[in-house]
Amino acid sequence: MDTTEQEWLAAYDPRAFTPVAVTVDVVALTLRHGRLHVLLVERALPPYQGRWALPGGFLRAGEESLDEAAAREFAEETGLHGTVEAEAALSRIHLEQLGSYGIPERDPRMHVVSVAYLAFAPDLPDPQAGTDAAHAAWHPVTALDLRPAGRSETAGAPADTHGGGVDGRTGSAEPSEPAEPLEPGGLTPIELAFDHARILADGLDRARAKIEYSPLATAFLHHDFTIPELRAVYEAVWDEKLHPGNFHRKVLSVPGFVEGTGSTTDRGGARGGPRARTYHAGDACLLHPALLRPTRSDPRPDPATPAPPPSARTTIRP
Amino acid sequence: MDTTEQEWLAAYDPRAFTPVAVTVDVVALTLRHGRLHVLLVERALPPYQGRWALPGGFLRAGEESLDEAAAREFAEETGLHGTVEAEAALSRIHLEQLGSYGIPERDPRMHVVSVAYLAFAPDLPDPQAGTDAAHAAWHPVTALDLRPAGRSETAGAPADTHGGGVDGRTGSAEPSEPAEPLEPGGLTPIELAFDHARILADGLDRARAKIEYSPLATAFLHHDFTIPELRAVYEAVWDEKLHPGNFHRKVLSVPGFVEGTGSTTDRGGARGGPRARTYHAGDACLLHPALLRPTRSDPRPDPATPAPPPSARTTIRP
DNA sequence: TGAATAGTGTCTATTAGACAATATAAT
DNA sequence: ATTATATTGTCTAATAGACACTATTCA
Repeated sequence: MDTTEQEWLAAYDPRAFTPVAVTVDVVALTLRHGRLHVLLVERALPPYQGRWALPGGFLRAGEESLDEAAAREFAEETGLHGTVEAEAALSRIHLEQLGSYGIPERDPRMHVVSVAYLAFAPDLPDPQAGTDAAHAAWHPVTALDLRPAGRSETAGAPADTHGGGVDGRTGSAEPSEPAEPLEPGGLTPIELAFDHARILADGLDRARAKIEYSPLATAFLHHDFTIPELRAVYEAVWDEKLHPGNFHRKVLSVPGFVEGTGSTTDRGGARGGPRARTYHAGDACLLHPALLRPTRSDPRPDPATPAPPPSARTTIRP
Repeated sequence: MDTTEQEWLAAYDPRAFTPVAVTVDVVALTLRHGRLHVLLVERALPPYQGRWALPGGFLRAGEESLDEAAAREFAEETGLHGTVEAEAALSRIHLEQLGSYGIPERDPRMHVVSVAYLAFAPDLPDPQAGTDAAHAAWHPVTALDLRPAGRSETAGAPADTHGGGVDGRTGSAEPSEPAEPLEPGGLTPIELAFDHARILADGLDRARAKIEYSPLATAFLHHDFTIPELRAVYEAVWDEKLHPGNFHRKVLSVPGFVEGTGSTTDRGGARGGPRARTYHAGDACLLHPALLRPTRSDPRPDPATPAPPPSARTTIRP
């Protein structure tokens, strides 16, 4: 039948088909001054020229895997490659696959399937001017417009963060109408290129869920850290104030999460307080028991997303 | 910069590049006679001719999204398309994206990036002979060899089921050496084509984690079901015996998980016992609190996977 | 000195899980 | 009758979270 014939043809003359491009995009998150930031690049060429976008690029066919492409893009856009210190910094980055996005209209040029990755990085130096990373910069996620450009069945499913359909068929590649200010300060949020707002939103959801069950919050910190620093990571990613005492005891009670170094910080807190003991990441790869997010009994209504969809399931429906 | 130039070229003459193909593969799970089964197709053509593989096929560039391609492949291979009853059955299938696999060597023909999907289906009729699904069949997962063909940094990471790198760079596309029998009965496990053993293993891990936090176990059952039937789903997916009494009370205590219908089954259990009340899925899309797997304090050592990797993190390492 | 913070102790409501008991239906 | 099973009840250990307290350091 014709599916089989297509397979056969694809095997021996792939160029006979309508081509598909594969790109890799990276949602790279870090903490700066206690706030969550994401790495963005300013597009030098159309489409979406001048708009901010997730760092990414085309997969080098036949030469690299998806994981390798993502690591390469991250290193290029942060300028972290070449030097020994850069490699050392890179070695602490956590990089995992987030999901693939493949609606035909997501890139006006052609059908582009993008494999998105999620990176957790400690506070890195600003991308250097004069390098290929000159057009890259860290942005606070609160300054970005995370509303997807088009309505979609899977959009705005903040609850289903344990995996789920992310392809988003019904989304539109058209830029949304000018957004009203969302920031408390009244600043107009930055609109991202392509469907990158959606990808970023999915990445943030994944990050929020991930630090519940995995020790990856430590990937936002340097090798040695204090419990209050770790708490700051959780507070920034979850956007929740946590109880210092309970958090402290809870972290220490999870086997393999952190390991004491036996020493303390040189100074106390900026506004007073005793010196904190330092720790480094333990050998656990899963937290048991997990650090569950506080149950937000007050699901503060977001005027931008009128109502959360009743079901985030990706069930096939007519 | 040559990356930028490549982008420009790709925009206007994608065929100038080494091509990449995009396929969609589906890990379709169902419960038959209390055991977990997966849908496989026998390959009619090389490579891996005659071997069993996950159902899948090439993305129709410019015509469909990844989600749509996965739904199409699933419908084609189960023979569930066309008729009204088939569409009704399809409407109850849960389909979500699992991950993308893209090492250059995973298909001997060319660089093929495969986007894998995970499907939960109620007990479906056998694929019909005489249709395009004639070469498809449900197989018990216990009859399959799940050991990845090659060692890989992310392979055998059973713990990290909340997302993570799945691309598997260091894997090999070579078929592994003949497997020793793993089945209790001494049957030789079936080896799958390509890296499908790895994809299937990842799908099983995802399924096991997913039913903890989502009500998707109900997607394995028909519209109305009993609590013991739901328990059978959990026992099959987790491969764990669960305490009937505690399970029953726990399920009913999770708001929105199940909703009583007010009636009971027509007959009692096959081996006696009262009639069970029937329920249908509630409107919750996330289980709060979750149904956590029993903490297996006895991590029975698997001779095939010598030692679980100390860390399942996908951290970039030199 | 005063304010802020690190770290510990204590109490309570909730939950997971072990175990028991009862009622119902198949054989 | 006997056995298996659905469903409910009870008890205990573990946990989350609220709150309080002490000690330490910065300004």
